[in-house]
Amino acid sequence: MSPAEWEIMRIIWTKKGSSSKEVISLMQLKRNWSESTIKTLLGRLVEKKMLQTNKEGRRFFYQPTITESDAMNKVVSELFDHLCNMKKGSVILNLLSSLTFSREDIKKMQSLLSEKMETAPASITCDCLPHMENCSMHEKNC
Amino acid sequence: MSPAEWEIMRIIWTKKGSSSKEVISLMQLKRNWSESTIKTLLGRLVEKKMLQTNKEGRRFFYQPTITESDAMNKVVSELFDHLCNMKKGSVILNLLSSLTFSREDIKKMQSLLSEKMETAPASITCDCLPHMENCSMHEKNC
DNA sequence: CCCTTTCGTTTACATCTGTAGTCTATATTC
DNA sequence: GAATATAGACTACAGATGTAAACGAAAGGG
Repeated sequence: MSPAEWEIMRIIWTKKGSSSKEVISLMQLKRNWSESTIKTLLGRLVEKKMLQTNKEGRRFFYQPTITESDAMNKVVSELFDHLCNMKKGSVILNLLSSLTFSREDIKKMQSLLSEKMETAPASITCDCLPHMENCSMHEKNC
Repeated sequence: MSPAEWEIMRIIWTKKGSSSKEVISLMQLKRNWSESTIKTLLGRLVEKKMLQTNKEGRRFFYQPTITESDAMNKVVSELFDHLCNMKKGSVILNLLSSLTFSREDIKKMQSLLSEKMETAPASITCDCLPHMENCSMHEKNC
């Protein structure tokens, strides 16, 4: 899903399904996109099976085929999969410090962290280079 | 930076600069890319000013113009900027539970969280729809 | 000093993405 | 029923990306 498509999905997720008309008017409050553009994006999302349609007369009612949470977890995990292992901790630190969370979410994070602490290693190794059997380097870079 | 380019950068970051030869051989241990492909990617990274070159004779020694940590923080923050506010907490929960962190990182997260807890709100509102003044909906979806 | 290897540059091309105009068939209105 | 408004489909096109071959100039070998 491309960034523009993601914007469209957010509307449909939040409204739990919508007609193209609705998506168009909501989207146009936010972005200067033409009707056409939004229709194209809706069409592509259907092709990609991110949306399914229910025909009502000649119009479509668009519904997501995946929940917003699942989609968010997916993109975020995929991004993290390609980042240096050793530095993921500090990246999350950075995120934590720049965002605002509800007390409930913080509590959950805290208990998860105490749990993780019990089995946490002293350090994490970098996985940026392909692993080589006869590696002459040590520590971080192998 | 595209995903393929990111792969190249990881190598150069980790080795703190390299010749194209080195990038090519390391990369080929991991991906089935032709020499040409890797050269193209290096060229594009230079165009995009992600890499700078030092000429040594007629070859180049490629060096990053941004640190890996800075780049990671940037992409991750940009991704989060376009995700539903209300659900960022659970996304991070999901990340925390699927990754392994060093005890040191966990400690830092814990102290950051206790600090944040003091001013944390009871709930976070969704920002998926453009904000409308005369909003007839309430709670999560407005 | 020629030959070959090597490295960077140029060119190539399909697919995806952002952006949008046009067309067609169907609804809706008078 | 004819005129008009619509919704979705089709077409378009430039720029980014993945992928790679071909080319040219310089370096190293003999």
